[in-house]
This record gives sequence, C-alpha cells and structure tokens, in this order.
Amino acid sequence: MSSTSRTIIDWIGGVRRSRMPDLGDRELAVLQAIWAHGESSAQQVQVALGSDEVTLSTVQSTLERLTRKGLLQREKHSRAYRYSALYSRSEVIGRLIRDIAEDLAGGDLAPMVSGFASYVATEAPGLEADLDRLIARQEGDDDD
Amino acid sequence: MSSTSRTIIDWIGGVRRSRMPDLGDRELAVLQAIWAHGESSAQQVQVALGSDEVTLSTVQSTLERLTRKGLLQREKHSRAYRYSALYSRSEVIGRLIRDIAEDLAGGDLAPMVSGFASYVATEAPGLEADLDRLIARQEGDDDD
DNA sequence: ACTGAATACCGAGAATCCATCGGTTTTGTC
DNA sequence: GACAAAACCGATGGATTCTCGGTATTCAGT
Repeated sequence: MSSTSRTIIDWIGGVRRSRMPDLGDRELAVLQAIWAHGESSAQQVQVALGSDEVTLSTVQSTLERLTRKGLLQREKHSRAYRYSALYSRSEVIGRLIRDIAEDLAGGDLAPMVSGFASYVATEAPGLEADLDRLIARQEGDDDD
Repeated sequence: MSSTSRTIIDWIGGVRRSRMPDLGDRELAVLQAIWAHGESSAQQVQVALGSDEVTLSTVQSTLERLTRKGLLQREKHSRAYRYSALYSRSEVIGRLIRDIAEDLAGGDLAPMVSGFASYVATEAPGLEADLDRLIARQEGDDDD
C-alpha cells in the first residue's frame, strides 16, 4: 500500500505551482510580524513577539524554516540576517485558497466561488448578492 | 513560555464557530468518496478508494477520526455503520477559508477578497473585473 | 440457541512535523 | 586579538496521521 505520496500526482496533470507549505502557530506569528514591520532581524522579530515569550534561538529556527519553505528571503547585514517576505499577505491567502481548490474542488473554480460565498455569508451578509451574480456568471456548477 | 494555545483566544472576542480540523490525505480522500457516493459503509468507502490500496481497518479508523472531528455522522444499519457527511463541500471550503481569514487576516474580509482575487487571477483571469468591483465596494482596505 | 462471518473496537508502531532551546562555532567591531 | 552578537547544529518532546493486526461483538441463518 502506498504511503502519503502527492509528489507524483502533483506532476501528472501539468505544471503545478508550488503548494503552500503548512504553517505552525509560531511560523504564522513570525510571518505576521514581518508583514507588519517589514524587513527585520531575528532580534527585531523576537521583540515584536514579546521577548519574554520566546528565545532568540527559537525565533531564528522559525525564520530559517520559513526561509527554507520559500516564504522569506534573508540577506546578511553585517552580523545579522535581515529577513523579508517573499509573498504579500494577499498572495499567501491566494495560494492557500488555491491549495484548497486542488484538494477539495479538483481545481475547479465553481465550488470555490460557492465556498467563498459560504464564508462571506457568515461574515458579511451584505455582500452575498454581489457574489450571487458572480456565481450566476459561472454556470458550470455541478457539486453542491 | 506558552505552548500552542489558541483555545483561549478563540473564546475571547465572541462566539467562535469551530475551526476546521486539519485533514490528512487519506481523510480527504475518504471525505471525497462520501461526497461522491453519499451515505456509505466503511466497506463501500474502501471499494471507492480501491480495495487493494488500503485495508478495511484503515478506512474504519479514518472514518472514525472524521466522525470524532465532527465532519461525519454515523448510524448503525444492522451490523455496519453508515457514514454520511455533515457538511457539504462548499461548507467545508467556506470553513477553511474562514480559518485562513482568522489566521492571516485577523478575521477581516478585505484581505480575503484580495486573496481570493489573487487566486482567481491565476485561474480565471476573466473574472477579475467582477471581483475588482467587489473590492471597490469594500473600501476598508489597508494591507497589501 | 449455535455457529460463522462481518464488523466494530483497541491499541500499537512508524513517519512526519512543529516548537523549543542549549551549546558551539563563526563573525564583525573596537 | 578579545568580546559580544549572531548563526549554526542537533537534540528533545509533543501532536498528528496512517497503517494495521488482533480481539471482541453482533447479526443472520440453520
């Protein structure tokens, strides 16, 4: 029986833009800090997170993991690295949504629009009407 | 230093609808099978997944995990349980998107619309214009 | 009721990943 | 060259998924 796989399937079926790697809580917090403050050193991030919450070591590890994952860029500035985001918040959100589309909707747009509508309905009922028009323009629905 | 937390923060700030639990590859496949075939027994799911790919035991475990996570419902039908989905595909997508909103956009809608636009831009450039109108109607943007 | 097959249930082992940090090495700076 | 700051290495602990075997239950037919 095959294990988790994915890699292979990712290549079958055409060019696959890289999936968004999973992000842990700490990684998310660090990423947010960088979005909020722009290019930052590990030390600055640590301060942003509350210096007594986590050691510099941990922040460094997290930053390095994020860099390995392709979300951050680093550049040495004398002693220390300065990390900066490679993707804006919107881009990350977009990538995450695309991953959902692949995993749950077979890449189809229609269920995603429905899903987004479902989300919006719980958050801003006022916008539903607008989304409905978008959905209508889609037509090619099947599921749900 | 605090561990992963979340739970507490989830309750501060008002009623928090439950987060979407993480789904593994197998869990996702099982869920899709149920969406595709409707109420199913473990055996039927196993068949849907390719009986030689995984044992009944594994399918049962996965189904039970999904039930514990609140995604499936089971009802005994003579010997075997019949599992059925508690959420439609769109609802699950909606919940996932809401989780992204909480994690990355502080719950704000605006960055989500931007993010969704970012996603749509890579998939169906034709719809961008429509989304732009949605975004315009939002106004309260800041990020990105 | 008894038996046998189908199914549920229990628990364990391997793999993966995140978070955390200490200790050691490297590297600027004065 | 010494000192301090930062990087680097690697280890530990905890969660979670996936996998399945073995055992206990339960239904159905004789």
